[in-house]
Amino acid sequence: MIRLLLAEDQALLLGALAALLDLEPDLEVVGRARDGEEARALFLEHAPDLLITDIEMPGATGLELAEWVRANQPQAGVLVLTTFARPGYLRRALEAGVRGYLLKETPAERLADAIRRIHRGERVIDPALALTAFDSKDPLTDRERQVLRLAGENLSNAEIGKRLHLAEGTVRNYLSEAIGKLNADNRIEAFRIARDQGWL
Amino acid sequence: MIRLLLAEDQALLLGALAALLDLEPDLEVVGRARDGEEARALFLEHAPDLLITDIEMPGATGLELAEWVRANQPQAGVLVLTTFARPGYLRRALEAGVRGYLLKETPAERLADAIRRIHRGERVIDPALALTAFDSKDPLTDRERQVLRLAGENLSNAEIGKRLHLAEGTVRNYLSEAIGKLNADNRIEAFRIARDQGWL
DNA sequence: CAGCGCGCATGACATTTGTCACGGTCGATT
DNA sequence: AATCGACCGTGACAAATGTCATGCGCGCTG
Repeated sequence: MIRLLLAEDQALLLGALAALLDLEPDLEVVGRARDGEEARALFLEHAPDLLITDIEMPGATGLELAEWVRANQPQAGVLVLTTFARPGYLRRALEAGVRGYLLKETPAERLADAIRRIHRGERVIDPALALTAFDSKDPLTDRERQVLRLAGENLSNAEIGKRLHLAEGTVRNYLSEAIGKLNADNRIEAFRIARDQGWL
Repeated sequence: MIRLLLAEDQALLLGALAALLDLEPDLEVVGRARDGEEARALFLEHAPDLLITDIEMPGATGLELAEWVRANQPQAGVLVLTTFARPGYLRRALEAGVRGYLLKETPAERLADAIRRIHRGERVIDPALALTAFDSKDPLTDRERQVLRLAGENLSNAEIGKRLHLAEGTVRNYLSEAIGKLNADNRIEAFRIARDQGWL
């Protein structure tokens, strides 16, 4: 019997997945978490064989959870299940030692199979993503990242400068460099590119 | 026996929902569609009692499907199931005569119950949304909407003007009006507000 | 039918954003 | 110690974006 803990903030999917997996005779869902905090608590309580987690959740992200599991309970496995095909996410996940990384695009039928393969010691990476993991590296400096994040929240140069204690011209400069490095046309596009790569 | 057709583009959720609902003795999933086109075809083939559909899908949106069902098979019901609490969506859905509107935040346990209530003739609207449906009306004119949509795709004023055969100054003007009406600080924020209201 | 409100369209002007050339510091290399 | 490269910080200038006053046409209403 493989004992599973599910972490997913969309309640409907969480419940439906639990129902789906509980149908399998060799799988047992021992806990359901709606956010990162709850996942940690339930993990300690139930010591499952495998944590199946979304990435973007309140409390702690799936990636943070994966790092935490690796540090605290390295014998347990982690399977990441996410909507986003962001190369940076996959890279971080692999560095955190996850055993599986699947997109929510995956047909439900394959999930139970992936779980069993992971339990046998295999690694399961979504084939669409396996290739893209290491093809591009984050070219941004810390300042550029900071400024870009704030620009993504719709702040003006003046506001960003105030928050970071920089002159407005300096902010413009970082933004301009980021725009150039990312081949974007403006701050918003640059922000989207960086976010979609998982660089923020 | 209540016969259901599911339409949802995220394969994992589609499969998991089907599993969940098929567990119920009085419910039967007679078809699963991954996009709007497929949903129409399967609807005609199986003539289900109820269509359960996502809104944002390729092919045709759930709202378009709802309008189509109302025009072609008015005896069947439609239950909309979506991530987004956008008032404009709910309004359009109600105008299209849907019998149910739930968020994916809803606990899975309530879904079967909602289906049965709809089958009995009741309407089921997510309580969090029921209030907000009619509180704000779209203040945008057609031109403002068009310009805002293109601005949301990161086009410059000059590019937008070219596409719509307008002078650049005119484009700037519509954008400025939209920004004012929506209390935004710039085009991007205005775009987000309008989109989140379901006005685009 | 005169007047009013509304949407459409434009250009002049103000503000914000983006580019570029330039200096400074610090750690690694020669 | 001198040189190099990277990142940090700035202001002058150019380009894109946002605001405003204005004019036109159309439908509605007193």
